[in-house]
Amino acid sequence: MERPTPRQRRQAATRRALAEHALRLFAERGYEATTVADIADAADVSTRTFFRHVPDKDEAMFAADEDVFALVVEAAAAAPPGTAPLARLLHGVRALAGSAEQDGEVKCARERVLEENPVLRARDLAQQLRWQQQAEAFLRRQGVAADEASLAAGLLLTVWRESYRRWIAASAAPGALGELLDAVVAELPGHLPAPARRARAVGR
Amino acid sequence: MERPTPRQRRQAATRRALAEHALRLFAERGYEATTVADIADAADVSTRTFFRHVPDKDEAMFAADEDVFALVVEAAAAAPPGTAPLARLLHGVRALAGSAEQDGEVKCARERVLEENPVLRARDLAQQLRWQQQAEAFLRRQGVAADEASLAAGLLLTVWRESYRRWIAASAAPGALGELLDAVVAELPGHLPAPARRARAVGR
DNA sequence: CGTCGATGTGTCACGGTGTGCCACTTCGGC
DNA sequence: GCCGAAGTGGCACACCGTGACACATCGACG
Repeated sequence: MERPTPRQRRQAATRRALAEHALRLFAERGYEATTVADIADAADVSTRTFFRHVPDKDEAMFAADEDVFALVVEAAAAAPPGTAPLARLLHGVRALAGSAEQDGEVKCARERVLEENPVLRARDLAQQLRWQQQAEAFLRRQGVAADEASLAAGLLLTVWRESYRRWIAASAAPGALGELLDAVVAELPGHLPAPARRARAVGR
Repeated sequence: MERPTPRQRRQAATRRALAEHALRLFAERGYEATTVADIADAADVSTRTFFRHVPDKDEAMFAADEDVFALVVEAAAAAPPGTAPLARLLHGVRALAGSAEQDGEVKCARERVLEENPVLRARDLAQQLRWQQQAEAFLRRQGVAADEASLAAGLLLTVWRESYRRWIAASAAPGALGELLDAVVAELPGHLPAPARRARAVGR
C-alpha cells in the first residue's frame, strides 16, 4: 500500500485537530453557540481553511470515524457459508462492538452531545442509514434476495441500536456490548406477534 | 376537543401552502437551487413570514405531516387488552397506512426528493426517530417494561420502513400498504437466527 | 544553489440562511 | 366604532459556505 506523504500527514493532522476541537467546543458551550470561526481559531487556521478540510460545520464531529463499517463487512464475509442473512451480519457486527468497547468514555461524551443537538443527531442517523444500505448491498452480493436482504439489514440496525442504547445507559462498561448484543437477539422471538402461526419457512 | 379558531385556520392554511410549494419547487429545480425567497414568493408571503411558520428551510417539506403519529397512538390504544407490545403498535400503524394510501402520488414525489438530498433525508430520519420514541413512550404508559418497549418500538419502525419501501417500489398502489405490512410481519420468524432454541416465553 | 510548479493557506467579496427589532395592518371582542 | 392582540413586512445583523486571487511553502530538477 502507498506510504503517506508528509503532505498527507499534515493534512490528516489538521483534520484530526479540527475534529477534536469541534467535539470539545460542542460539548463545552453547545453546538449552536460554537461558530466555525471558534473551531478554526482553536485549531489555529482560518475559517476558509476549515472548509477546505471539513465539508460542513456538522461534519466536523464525524470527520474521524468515517469508514468504520468496513470492519463489519469484512468480518461478516468470514462467516461460515450457509449461515442465515441476519446471523451473518451479526457475526460481522461483533467486530464493530469490539472496536467500540475500546473507548467507552468518548462514546458516552459523543452520545451526550448528540442527545441535545437535533442537527447532529440527524447526521448520525443518516450515517446509520448508509450502514444499513452497505449491509444490504453486502447480502445482495452474497446472493440473498432483494426484499430479504433489505429486511435483514433493517433488523440488524434495530438490534445494534437497541444494544448500543443499553450499553450507553449502563455507562458503557467495557466488554458488555457483545453480551448485550446476544441478549437483544435472544429477546426477538418473544416479540413476534403470532408464534403459533405457520412460520412460512423462509430460512434455508 | 377545542374547535379551531379562524386564526388557527389561516395559520394552518399558510403553513400547508408553504409546504406544498416547497415540495413542488424542490422536485422541480432541486433543493439547493431553491431559495427560501422562492418558496415565500410562491406562497405570496415575505421571507420573514416564512420563518415565522417554518423553523428551517429543511422543515418546509415536513411542515404538514407533523402530528400524524397521533393517529397511530390513538388506534393503538384501541387494541384489545392483553395484546403483545409489537402487535399493539401494529394495530395502530394500520391507521397510518390507511392515511398514507390516500395520496400515493405525493408520497412517491416526496420519496424521490428525499432520495437525492441527504439533508432532507436526514431530517426524515430524525422524524422517524421521534415516532419511535413516541411509540416507546406509549408502551411505557401501558405498563410495558423499558427495555421491552424500546425494542418493540424499534422493531415497529423497521417493519414500517420495509413495508413503506416496498410500497413505494411498487408505485404506491392504493390499498397495498396494509397487505405489505402483513407480509413483512409474516417474514420476521424466518429471520430469527436460532428458531429451534428456547423461545424464552416473553409474550404474555 | 536557484528556479519552477504544485499544493496549502489567507484575504476579500458575495449570496443564502436565520433572527431580533420596530412599525404597520388586520381581526375579534366590547 | 374603538382597542388590544396577533400576524405581517421591512430593516439590520451574525453566521454559513463558496469562488477568486495572491502569497507562502515545499519537493523536483538542472
